[in-house]
Amino acid sequence: MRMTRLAFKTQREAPADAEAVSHQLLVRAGYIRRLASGVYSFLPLGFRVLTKLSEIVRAELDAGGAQELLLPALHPIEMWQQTGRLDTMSDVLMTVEAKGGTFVLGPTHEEAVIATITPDLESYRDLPVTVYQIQTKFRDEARPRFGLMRTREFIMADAYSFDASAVGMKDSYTQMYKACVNIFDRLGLPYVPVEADSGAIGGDVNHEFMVPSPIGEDHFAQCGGCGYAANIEAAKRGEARRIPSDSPVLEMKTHATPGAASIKDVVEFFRSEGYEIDESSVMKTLAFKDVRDDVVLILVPGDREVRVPSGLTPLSDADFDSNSFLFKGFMGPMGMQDQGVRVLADYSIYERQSWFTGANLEDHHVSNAVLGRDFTVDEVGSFAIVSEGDPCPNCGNVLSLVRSAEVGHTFQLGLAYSNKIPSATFKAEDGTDQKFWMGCYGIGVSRLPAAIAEHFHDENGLRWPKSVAPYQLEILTITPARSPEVVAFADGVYEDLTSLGIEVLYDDRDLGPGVKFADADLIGIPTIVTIGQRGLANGVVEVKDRFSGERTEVGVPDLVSYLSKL
RNA sequence: CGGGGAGUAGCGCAGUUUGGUAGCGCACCUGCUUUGGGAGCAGGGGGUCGGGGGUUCAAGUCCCCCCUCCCCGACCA
Repeated sequence: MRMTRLAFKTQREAPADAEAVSHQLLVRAGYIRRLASGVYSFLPLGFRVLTKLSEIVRAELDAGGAQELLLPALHPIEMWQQTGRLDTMSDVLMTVEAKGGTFVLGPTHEEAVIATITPDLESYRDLPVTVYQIQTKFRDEARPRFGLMRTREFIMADAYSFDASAVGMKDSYTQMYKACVNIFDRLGLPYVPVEADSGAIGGDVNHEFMVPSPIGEDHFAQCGGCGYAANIEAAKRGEARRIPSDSPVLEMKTHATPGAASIKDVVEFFRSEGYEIDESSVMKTLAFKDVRDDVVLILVPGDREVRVPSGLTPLSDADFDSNSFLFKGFMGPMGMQDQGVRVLADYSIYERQSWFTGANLEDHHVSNAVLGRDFTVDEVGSFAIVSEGDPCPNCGNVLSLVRSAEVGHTFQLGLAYSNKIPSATFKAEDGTDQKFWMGCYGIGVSRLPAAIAEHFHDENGLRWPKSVAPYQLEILTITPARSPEVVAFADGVYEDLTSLGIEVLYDDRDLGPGVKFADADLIGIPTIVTIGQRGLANGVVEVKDRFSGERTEVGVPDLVSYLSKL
């Protein structure tokens, strides 16, 4: 492509709304342009990157045995009512009123793919099948961020597997998991598969593919010892070292703490009374109910957050009213088993001998509550969100937290969707109707350019890996307007390389050399070939590797064969 | 949804305090010069100053309402 014909323009300054480096560079280099908050156009250069990414995804999913299809973005709203996700995902759903009724703009395609493909899956003989689509999806994000990282309209590759059994589902999962590994390997991005929480998609076993990144919106915990890695929402910690209890412990004492309903208030109150106390010395007691509506208390130190186990929901105000022994803001574990309440404590309960906590009496707290003496717990486990430095649940080494961007997510859905869609059945070998065992596998295609740009850029601009670069090679001419021989030679090289099937971007613009060098660095094509009078006079051309910055002088006669072998 | 900030040419910004012909840099157009790391001179084009209402002889500037965008948080296939 001759740059004089390319619809693009670089900008010296990034728009003020671009915060992330990747966002700034992608806009400045002419890859993307914002149309609305969280809505981006891909300009010709950007679209070529997107196409490269799609092709890699397509090739690896095909190799993994999946078949591509295309699903609508418009989903009849009834489908979403049937699975209950009209409610559970209402925060992000966008709808369209049309003549035929109301449609959901698909944020993900489980409903649509089941309706589309299961009529062809009538028998166990038809299984297993994995299908996928690469297309635009819509999520009405509360806060679009970081350019392409989180947008309201985005492109995803989603594969869906259908199996006759749990064992089959696991096989399909393994296949697609490998396909994801292959895809991210080809991108050259450092990624970490982590154990994850399944969120609104549902299902059981699942993994996220994380790329450590300063503009990531997730964190995962990683163990340097055994390789354990899990999303912070799912990560567990190991048991803490117990503090030896050789110092004298005072008796538990009740204090009037009027109005001190928060950890902060409690700390402030006891400090003003002369006690040595900080947030970590207060036992935070939070109340939940389980699926049978029984009350469950979870204890964590005041400076930590509870990681709510699945199946538990926080108590509403009405729940507090109907459980008169619970005083919101003044709860503690003492005597709770007598009320039929299960008490769960995080391992960090072993980190201190005695605690400040609620007295189970309006406007009162206690000091010196001691586990085993003043209260007991039903279970000690990992109930707090992990922090930097917590012990690994597998090997006890130290966990560290890594900021990261989620670029892929694979789920074993099991029967989660089949159960909600009665018509989604096949005939089993014994003639009975059976439900599909499903899996789903997503890759955030339009998010990848941001992740890649963020990881590979340098101070001069973008640096694309060869696998996704919009062009493999850029030819740049110096002072073309005054040197016909430069133009003639460069034209020839451009023609030769193009006819060899190499994707070449040819900067034939009549601009100062400084501008052209700067643009080449900004655009980030992997190999930059500089053709100028000075070099030609010596019979050489300069070839620069954008990644290493290394420049090589190549003799004119060898140039095309040299370049075609890069 | 809570807190903070911002909307003036394609991009970056000044002008708003104290109302009086809408400016600068980049980009764009014309000409000349220049040319191996973001050139110079001269000339030129481009604006619903986010929108609506109000005050005033006069509003980018003052008042009221609304919209949009960005950052932190909440939320998050």
